[in-house]
Amino acid sequence: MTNTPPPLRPARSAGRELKEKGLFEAARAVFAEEGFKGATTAEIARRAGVPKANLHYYFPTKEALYRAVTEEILTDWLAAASSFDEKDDPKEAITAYIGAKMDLARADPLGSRIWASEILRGAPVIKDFLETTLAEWLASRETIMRRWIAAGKIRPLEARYFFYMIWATTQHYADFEDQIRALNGGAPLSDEQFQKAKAQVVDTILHGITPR
Amino acid sequence: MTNTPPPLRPARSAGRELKEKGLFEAARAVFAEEGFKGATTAEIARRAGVPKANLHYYFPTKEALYRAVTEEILTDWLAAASSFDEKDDPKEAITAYIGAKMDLARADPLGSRIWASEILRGAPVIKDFLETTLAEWLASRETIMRRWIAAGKIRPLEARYFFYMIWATTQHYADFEDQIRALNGGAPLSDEQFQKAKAQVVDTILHGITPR
DNA sequence: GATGGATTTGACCAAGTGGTCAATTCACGT
DNA sequence: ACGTGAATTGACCACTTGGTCAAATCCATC
Repeated sequence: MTNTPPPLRPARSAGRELKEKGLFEAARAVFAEEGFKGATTAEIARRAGVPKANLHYYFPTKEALYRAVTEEILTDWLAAASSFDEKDDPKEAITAYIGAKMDLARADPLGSRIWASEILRGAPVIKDFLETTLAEWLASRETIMRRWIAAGKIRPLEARYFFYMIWATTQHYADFEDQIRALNGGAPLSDEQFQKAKAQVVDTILHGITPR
Repeated sequence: MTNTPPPLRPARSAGRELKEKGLFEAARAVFAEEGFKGATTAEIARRAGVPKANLHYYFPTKEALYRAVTEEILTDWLAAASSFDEKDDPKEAITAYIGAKMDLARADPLGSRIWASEILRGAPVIKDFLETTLAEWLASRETIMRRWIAAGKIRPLEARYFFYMIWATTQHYADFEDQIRALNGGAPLSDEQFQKAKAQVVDTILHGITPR
């Protein structure tokens, strides 16, 4: 119960999983703020409220911890992506997808930032995911989009660049949150502002690809 | 002329400015790849082909070097931003602006990545720029956009979120270049692909905000 | 070719870094 | 109460970090 110099969490008590979770969450925060190289195991341990040696009991290396964090992010990404497939109508599918991506950026900005930071440093850990799973996801949705284009439901376009626009715009609300805050008088977007932004993103993109 | 273990550049010869420039460019590359904290002065010096102690002769600290690099990026950003003001017609102004931002992302991806990395770590160095210069730029363009909306030239929207979409999308081509490459069969976008992407971004956004 | 400031650089340092380890404490079935 | 494996942790280590410094070298001017 004694508080060693500056531990931010109590996090002391029950089973292995709880402590592991504490380290995991602390790691997410530090990796998001500092990047893989900038993050230190000492800082992660400090935030989790455990001695550094204890961190290495649960995660043998910094990279193992980082890989665990990364894995979860890819899972979340795919979960959001699945919302694209729930409807056959382009308007509905795209609306649902953009909404899911915006909500993910709002609910888990750290995950988005870790992803961004990982890409910035050359994607050493997730390169394989990008080249296989993500590339396949994209290719198969390109097929769907081409069908919609052939059916005259959306304007002709290269589906890839369309998805880049969605990814960029939605993730921007997580990755550049600090910039957005600075441009919002120092305050983060309120829920109402965020909902408005979400609606406008959906609206602009839908109008952007709707024929006529 | 002897090559010490692994210096990548000759970079030896003339005046102070040339050497300073070499260090500056090496620093841009390393900061872009590793972020501020991840970058090491040793690596920067190595790439510039000078001993580390010499780096500290030209730039007293790592942070001074970083600030110099950062300053230039803000200047470039503002230069591209000025293309928004060259025309009074929204279609022309926005087309020019998106084009300039896309070209900047293509010509100087490092600058864009350093900016992104700076925001990700909380923008300690450019926060002031964001809160003053950038906020003013945005506010005054919001006024212009509102005028266009009132004149029925573009659909009603919150100008801020519109600009976020432009920034996010254009900078994505620099910041996520490695991801784009992975999704492009391992090869970076060719000039033709990039021109097509640029045209589509302009096209989609213009359609997205044009009335009717 | 002597002078003196600008420049270059190897050697060095204190502070951190990721990771190890042996000694301790804990939880719990007997 | 006791034994045993899981969990905890202070001390430690080899290595890297940003930065310093004094000795060397360069080079324009006289």
